[in-house]
Amino acid sequence: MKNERCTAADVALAAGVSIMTVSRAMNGRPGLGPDTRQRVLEAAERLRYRPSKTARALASRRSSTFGIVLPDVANPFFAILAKAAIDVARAAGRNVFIMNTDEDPDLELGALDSLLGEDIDGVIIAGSRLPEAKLLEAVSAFGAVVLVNRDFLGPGRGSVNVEDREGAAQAIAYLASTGRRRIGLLAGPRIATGTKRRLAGYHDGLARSGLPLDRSLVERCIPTIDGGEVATRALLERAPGIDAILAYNDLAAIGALRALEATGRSVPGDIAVMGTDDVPYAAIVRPSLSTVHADIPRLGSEAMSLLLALDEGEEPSLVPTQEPRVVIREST
Amino acid sequence: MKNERCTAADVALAAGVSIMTVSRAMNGRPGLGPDTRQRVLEAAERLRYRPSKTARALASRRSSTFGIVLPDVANPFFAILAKAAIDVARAAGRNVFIMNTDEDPDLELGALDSLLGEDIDGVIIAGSRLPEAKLLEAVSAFGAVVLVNRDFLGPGRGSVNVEDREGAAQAIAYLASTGRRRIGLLAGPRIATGTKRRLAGYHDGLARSGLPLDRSLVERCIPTIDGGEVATRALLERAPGIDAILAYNDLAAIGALRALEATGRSVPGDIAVMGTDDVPYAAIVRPSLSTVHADIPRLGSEAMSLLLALDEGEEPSLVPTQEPRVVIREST
DNA sequence: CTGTTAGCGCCTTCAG
DNA sequence: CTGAAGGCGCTAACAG
Repeated sequence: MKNERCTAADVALAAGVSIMTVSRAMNGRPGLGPDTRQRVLEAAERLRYRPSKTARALASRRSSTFGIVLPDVANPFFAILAKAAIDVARAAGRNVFIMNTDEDPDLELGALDSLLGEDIDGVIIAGSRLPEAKLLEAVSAFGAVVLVNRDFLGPGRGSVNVEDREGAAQAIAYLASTGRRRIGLLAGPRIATGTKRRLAGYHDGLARSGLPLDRSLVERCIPTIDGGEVATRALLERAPGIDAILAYNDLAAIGALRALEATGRSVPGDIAVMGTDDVPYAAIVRPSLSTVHADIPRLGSEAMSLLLALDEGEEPSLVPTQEPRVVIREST
Repeated sequence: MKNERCTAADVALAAGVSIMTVSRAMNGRPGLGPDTRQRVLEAAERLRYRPSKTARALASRRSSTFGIVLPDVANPFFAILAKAAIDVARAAGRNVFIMNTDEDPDLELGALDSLLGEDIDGVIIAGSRLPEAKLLEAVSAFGAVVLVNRDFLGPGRGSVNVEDREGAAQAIAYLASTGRRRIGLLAGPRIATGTKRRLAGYHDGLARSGLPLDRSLVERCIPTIDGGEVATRALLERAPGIDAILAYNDLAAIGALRALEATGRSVPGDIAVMGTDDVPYAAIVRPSLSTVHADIPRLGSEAMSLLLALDEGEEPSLVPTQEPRVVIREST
């Protein structure tokens, strides 16, 4: 079935020039007579010529494509991030591979490995579940790398960030200001940087509000609705007296809402719930979710812009970190 | 920064064999001494050799990568579909390009065009916003094509489907069975096949229930929360007396919920709302959404499995269409 | 079982 | 301003 696609040679023949001239015309390179260029372009159009990016990549050693590695495209945070990043890439004429790791470090490693084989120009890694050392090693062969919410700086390396720590701190402080005293934390997946950051922010917030730290109020969770529900049940069992929960993300918070409802607690009456990210669905659940807002599309497009810049050889510039902003809705 | 990656020649040298032998060993081809193969594989491992898929694609004329074209990755329906498809592709050792068209037919054309240049093996197109003729022409150069929710059959062509028409009919019939008489329809985007199918199902359902068809109760909508909200306001203005709404998808239904709440109508008291798809968020909004269930992950993995099969040259087999199933929750 | 000879379709380098 | 020669890293087809 493989249609015989036409090549630069066909165009060259049709336009009565050499292959080289076709190449130059297609790439808008200087050093071509305007009339010649015109003639070539017309011939290309007529033959519906599409330069093979494969051949181009092999010859030029630049694939003009990128990869995005993330734990779960079905998670709205990553879906929105990816969409924004893809849109920026498209505007720059580049395509992107999406690699789904299903929250699995081994699959993440495999994804990176696979991208290496693709001769990709660069990669964005969001929500890496890899420990620092492994991640560094796994990305060492890439020309350009951007990490989302994980610090990274060096030649061809960069990162874009949301102030997760400060966001968590502000959330806790807000919760405390409304009279909550025993605040639980759904901390997130084991190795995620976001988990560490939120945990630190949780400590900060507690300290800021003069509240004691009680480690038994911290529960790990998988950052999905189900994960949040499970973790909340566990937390409730261990610490039935809590009067507030800050969740790793909005999905987990929604799970918490569900667990709370199932165990007959009223929100925010008996217990307040806050999420993180401000995903569209946060505003839609009932009770609607108070949360720490993040500009996810901006994060995604900044990540891709940075990657493009790094790929062009620009110096790694610090992208300003997003200020967190607490959004109050019905759940607190 | 471009690290000098090692090539088959390096491995060949290290293993004391020819490049050809390396190629055969890496691809698990027959006709190699077990010891030789072992030696090559070890050398490759030691040198961390990753065959260039670019070179391989150029030489073999098979890229082993696919494309997925969809209107909006941030829409959970497509995100979930894509995730399932990507997972199947990964299991088969193929990577996939995600192309986001932002619901724009021109961008869709551009995406297809761009994929052509990538020498891709095949493509899945979900929710195409292209008219039949243009779509056919745009995909004519691809070896394998799978359409989601749009009939397509031929050599190297196939489709996977949900019974949207029957689903809509059942939804309407259910609504009518609960006493609703003036049922509005948020029909969806202009050119989408899903719009036509749901419209037909709407007619079917009305007829089945002995209800008259009133065209003024049908409103087009963009299939997003905002789109659903806008369309519902317009519908309400034109036909304030409606007592039920069937929406193109759950997102639009959620938008409807929002518009209804804003205009002081109670759901399901004053007016019932039904969605389509049964996206995870349908169960989470308040009131929770009655909807027509679809097995989205299955749809995605079937699409990719079919694409893989077509790519292997298998005959286009009909994938059984999913039976619709009405799910009753609080909104009706 | 293994190696040799030719490209795949394009870009790079250097001539004209 | 344009063209010719050479090669990117790999695989297909044939040799040995």
